[in-house]
Amino acid sequence: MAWTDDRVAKLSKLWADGLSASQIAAELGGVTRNAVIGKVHRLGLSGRVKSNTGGGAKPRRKPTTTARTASSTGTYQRARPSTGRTNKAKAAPDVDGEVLTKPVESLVAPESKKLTLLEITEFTCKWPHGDPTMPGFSFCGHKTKDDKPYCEFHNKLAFQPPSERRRRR
DNA sequence: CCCTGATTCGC
DNA sequence: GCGAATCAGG
Repeated sequence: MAWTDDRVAKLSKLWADGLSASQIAAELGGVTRNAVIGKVHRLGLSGRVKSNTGGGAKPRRKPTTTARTASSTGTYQRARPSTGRTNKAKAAPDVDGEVLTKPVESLVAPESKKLTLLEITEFTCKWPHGDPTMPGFSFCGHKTKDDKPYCEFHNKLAFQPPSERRRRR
């Protein structure tokens, strides 16, 4: 993806607007935040006095270039360490409309046995009832499901909503 | 661990 | 010129 005047203009605008590199990258599409930062530097508008969102500018230094120059076999392949989150370098048209309905099961909660902190064991559901700081606080107390900390019912409530990670706007 | 920008350097 | 890899800090 080439840096057309159009895209550069938008980049400049967004950057001046204080948006983070990743946000700009997502906005432009087809580029990674690295590309954005690289371009910003090349354009010479890196050192912004603007309030930095997160990381600020720090003294940089480079120890050895050996790490990235590892081409022992001759075929130097740039591999991304899986330690990083998946990159969305390939376009990202924000498509909305997906409405996932998560009724969280229409089950009825079982009556609580109201166990106190001293009464619970590895086999009793530890789903809390009430405010832990208040006197009357208790736990569900039903027998747990497998090695889970909760009973079958509360277990469903506990590990459920894989809410889609959304980029902050 | 998530994020941020900064830098280096092979292409 | 471009941007992935890497770094360094919050």
